[in-house]
This record gives sequence, structure tokens and C-alpha cells, in this order.
Amino acid sequence: MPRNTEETRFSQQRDRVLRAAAHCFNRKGYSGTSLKDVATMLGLTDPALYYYVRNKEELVYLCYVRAADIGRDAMQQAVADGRTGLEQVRLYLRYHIESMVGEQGPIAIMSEIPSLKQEHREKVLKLSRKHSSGFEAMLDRGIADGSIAPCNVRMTGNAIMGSINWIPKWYHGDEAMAASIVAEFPDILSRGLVARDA
Amino acid sequence: MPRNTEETRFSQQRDRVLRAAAHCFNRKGYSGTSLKDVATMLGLTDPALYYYVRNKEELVYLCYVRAADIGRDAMQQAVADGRTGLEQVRLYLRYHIESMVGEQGPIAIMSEIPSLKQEHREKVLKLSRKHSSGFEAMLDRGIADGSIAPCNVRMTGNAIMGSINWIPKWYHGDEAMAASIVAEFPDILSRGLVARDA
DNA sequence: AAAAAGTTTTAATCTATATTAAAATAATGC
DNA sequence: GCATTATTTTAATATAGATTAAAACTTTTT
Repeated sequence: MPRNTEETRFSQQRDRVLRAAAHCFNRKGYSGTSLKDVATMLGLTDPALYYYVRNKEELVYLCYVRAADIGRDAMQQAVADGRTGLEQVRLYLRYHIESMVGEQGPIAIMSEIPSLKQEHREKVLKLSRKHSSGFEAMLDRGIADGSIAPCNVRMTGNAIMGSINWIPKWYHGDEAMAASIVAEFPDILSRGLVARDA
Repeated sequence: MPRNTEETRFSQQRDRVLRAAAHCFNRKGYSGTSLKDVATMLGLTDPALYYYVRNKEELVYLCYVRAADIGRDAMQQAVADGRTGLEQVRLYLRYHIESMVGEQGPIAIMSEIPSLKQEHREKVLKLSRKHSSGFEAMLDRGIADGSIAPCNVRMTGNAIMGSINWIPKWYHGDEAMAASIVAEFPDILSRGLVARDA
């Protein structure tokens, strides 16, 4: 019991740290936000953060891993829930976007991977590539099953993922806006994919 | 003659500075890139940059203004050249993307506007909003003339612009890739807009 | 070819902020 | 209530990198 509760409390607190950091990083960039910025946001002083992360670089790294995990979860769920490739894409968009603008709080944009130290950079790039491949696989599936019109999956993936990645740049917690994004984006981003002949 | 040639040489050099800076900023962010990084890229030492810009903040500001100008030019040209709203959108996408991956060298992503000092921030935000409105106006025009299916222009604009803004994050000068982007993106991004009934 | 203007460099300063160390406070188990 | 562990703070250190100043080239002008 002790081990367990302590661990959850610790990791809960750490998650708060990561969310606060994501919020700052999304607005002012990695080096643009000081640890003090993040700490202040949580009502702490900067050195307190070192209780949760080894250093600033690791803080970013963990934010990115968290972002990747959330994206992966959305995709897995979508693949499980959707029948056709098109359905899967639509569900993925919905799930992922719901996470981004919802409860899970701000999710870090992976915009400064180059600033990570080699080991971390490679791990994040790996996750990132995996996510891209996963998305392209959904597109291929849709093309194969006839729900998606043939297209350059690589470029289509880049286009759609870019649009999603950019959301945290202009969305900053406005509730009404969140609803609007969830309601509109999946459709806007997938409308161009559907096979005409069906 | 003297004034003129000197001025062009100066502004040409300054443009090289801005392009080098944009390249660095796009990869490692504002505070993540040192003036030394930028200078080294041009075969200079850091203090030399102060001959072209007042300080680092102004360097970013000028990069952003340059980016805005290029986007504006693309849009103006598109509005001049296209008949229907849909045509204008397509041309704009093509022109803007051609600029981004072409001659004009890397164009800065406006991802750290919050780091600018108030005066500059306001100016850039103004340009940015103007650009967004311009895009939404093209969409409205298309909906009015029947070339574009009715949609939430605000969100559709956010979606498409986000996709474009993200390009410099993954495109880093590969020629073949550039051709592919120019060939595919305009179509990928506008396919979802076209009115079905036509 | 001397003077002036334009451009870049070397050397010196200055500050913000990441990080560490040690101490203090709060919480928990016994 | 005491001892241990967890969490945060205050105080001190260290350094990178922006900025400034003054000097050295370089190019242009006359």
C-alpha cells in the first residue's frame, strides 16, 4: 500500500509538472521558458522541479514522450474501433484531437526535437516515425478497402499531421473553441480523402 | 548611384542573415539558436550581425515580417490570377508553398511570437490576422460563387494554414522532396473544399 | 594615394538562468 | 510523540551567450 500510493502521488505530481511545462513550451519554446516559469505556474520554486526531473532537457523529453503516448493511444483505439480505413482515420482524428483540447491538458508540440540530447532525440524520433507510419498504414488500408481515394500517402500524412501538430499554437484553452475544434476538424481533415465513386 | 548600390548590397546581405536565422530558428527555436550559430553559418563572427540588426529580438522580428510579406505576396498574386474562390485558394497554396521550399530560402515559422517585445508582437499579430482574414475571404468568395462547399471558414482556415505552417518543420532542403510538396500539397489541401454538386 | 565610409574582428562586460548543496518543513509510519 | 521519509525552500555556484567598445581591415570616393 505505501509504495503504491506514494508512487501514484509522485507520478501525479510529475504529470502536473509535465502539463505545466507543455503549456509554457508551446507558447514560448524550449529555451524561451525558464524553469521558474514552469515552477511558478504550479506555485513552486524552480529547484523543486529537480525532485521530479533530472534536468530541463529531461523535462522536455518527458513532455514529448507523453505527447507520443497520447497519440499512440488515440491511434490504437481508432484502429480497434473502426472498420474501414477511412473510419479509422476519422476516429483517430477525433480521439487525438479530443485528447489535445480536453482533460489531458495541454500536450507538448514536438517542435524542438533537435534540442534533445542524442539518446533522447533518437527515442523520440523513433516514436514519431512510428506514429507517421501508423497513420500511413491507415491510409493504405483505406485505399485497399476502397473507402479512401488513392493518394500519395506520405504527403497526405504530412499534411494532416501538420495541421494537428499546429493546433496547440492557436488553441489555448477556450472551451467554446475546443468544442468547435472537436466538432469540425476530423471532418475537415478527412473530407478530402473519401473515395468519390462510392 | 552610390547610395543605391550600397543599399542593395546591405539589404542583400541582411537578407542572407535573415535566411540563415530562419533556418536555425525553424530547427532549434528562438532561444535555442545562438547568434553564433547564425553567424557561423554565414562565415562570420557573432558581433558582425549587429551591423545588420539591432539585437536578437529584432532579428526574429524581421524574420517574421519577411515571412508575412512572402505570404501576403502569394495571396495577392493568387487573388489577381484566379477567377473563382477555389481557384484562388489553389493558386495561393501553390504560390506560397513554392516560395517556402524554393529560391526564397527557408522562411521562418512564426512559432514564437510571444517572445517578441510588445510593439513587435502587435505588429506581427496584425500581419498574421490579416493573412488569416485574407484566406477566409477567399473561402467565402468560393462559397458565394459555388466553387467551394459551405463550411466553417474559421476552422477550415486554421486547419489549412496549420498544415502549411508546419512544412518547415519536416522539409529541410531536399530537392526531390520540394518537388513532391509543390506537386501534391495544393491539391491535398484543397480537395476537401470543392463543392460536390458541380 | 589619402580620406572616408563600410564591414568585420578581438577583447571585455554583464546578466539571466540552469544547476547544486544544505537546510527547513511537512507528512507518514510506528 | 519519535524517527524516517518525502517534499520544498533558501542560498550559493557556474556558465553560456547577448551585448558593447575599440580596433583592424576593406572597399569606395575623390
